[in-house]
Amino acid sequence: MPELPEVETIARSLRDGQGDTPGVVGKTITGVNMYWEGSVETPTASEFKTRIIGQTIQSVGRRAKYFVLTLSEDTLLIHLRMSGDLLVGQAGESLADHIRASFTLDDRWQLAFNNPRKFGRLWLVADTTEQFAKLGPEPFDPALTSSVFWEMLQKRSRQIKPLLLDQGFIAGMGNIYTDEALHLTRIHPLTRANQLTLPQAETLLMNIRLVLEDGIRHNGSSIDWVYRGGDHQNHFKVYDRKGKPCLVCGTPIEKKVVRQRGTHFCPTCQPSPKEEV
DNA sequence: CACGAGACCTGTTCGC
DNA sequence: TGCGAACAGGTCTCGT
Repeated sequence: MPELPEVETIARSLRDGQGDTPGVVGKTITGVNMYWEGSVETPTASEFKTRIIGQTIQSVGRRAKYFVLTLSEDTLLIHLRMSGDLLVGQAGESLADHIRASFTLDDRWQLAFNNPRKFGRLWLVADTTEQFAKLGPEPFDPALTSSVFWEMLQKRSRQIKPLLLDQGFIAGMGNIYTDEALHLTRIHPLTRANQLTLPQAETLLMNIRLVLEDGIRHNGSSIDWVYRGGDHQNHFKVYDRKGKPCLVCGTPIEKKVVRQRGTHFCPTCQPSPKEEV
């Protein structure tokens, strides 16, 4: 579930509240239930609990696919990885089937970390420099102009799809939005980054922003049991459309594995680069 | 530096 | 219907 648009959507709902559920900003963490201690990356689970209790949530933000909760003393970072979700409800309520940790807020509400596959992690740190050191630019950073982006691509010989998934190259892209952006731009996923032309780089950056904005506008994509709320899954043009006609040219969409990830593309709109096949 | 494979985990869906 | 295999939105580490 969680690529940039889903993380952004959840971050906004945590900030602004949703229906009868209030936002979490301004609330104080009055208790912690840790159901799976492996959730905590740093510090130790017991230190995490001791240190976080009593801190007030001052803001909720996002960097790459991390939630950034600024607390009175520390910063709480949350990464959902493949199957996580964050839910707010009344304290004591059972919000989902795989809650690994929950935070009581003002003795009355709770913020729950649901994480079926246990890949997601929590960090409580005084300073986020270490965690964020290797991240590439945010896709919406105005400093990321098309010429900067093209120069970044020119320096890399990797295949474009795995490169876009690399959070150190650009932050926030995941499997769905990468396939969508490449399809829109008519670039084959195995094309070498440094083979792209300047116009292609410009269009690719524009389309990366477009697919992410569309995802956010639809409140993210809901697939399987993990995340409900968004409906961007109804707007996919290639992802999860294997065998179905390309919406541009009608050719059946193909799916192949690239670096262990299911990769969808239109063989007509996105012709193979020369050396590959 | 680039790449493939394997790990980390659990739940759902697919194929026979 | 049943059962194992394959697959899933992410990222890290190791060996080549």
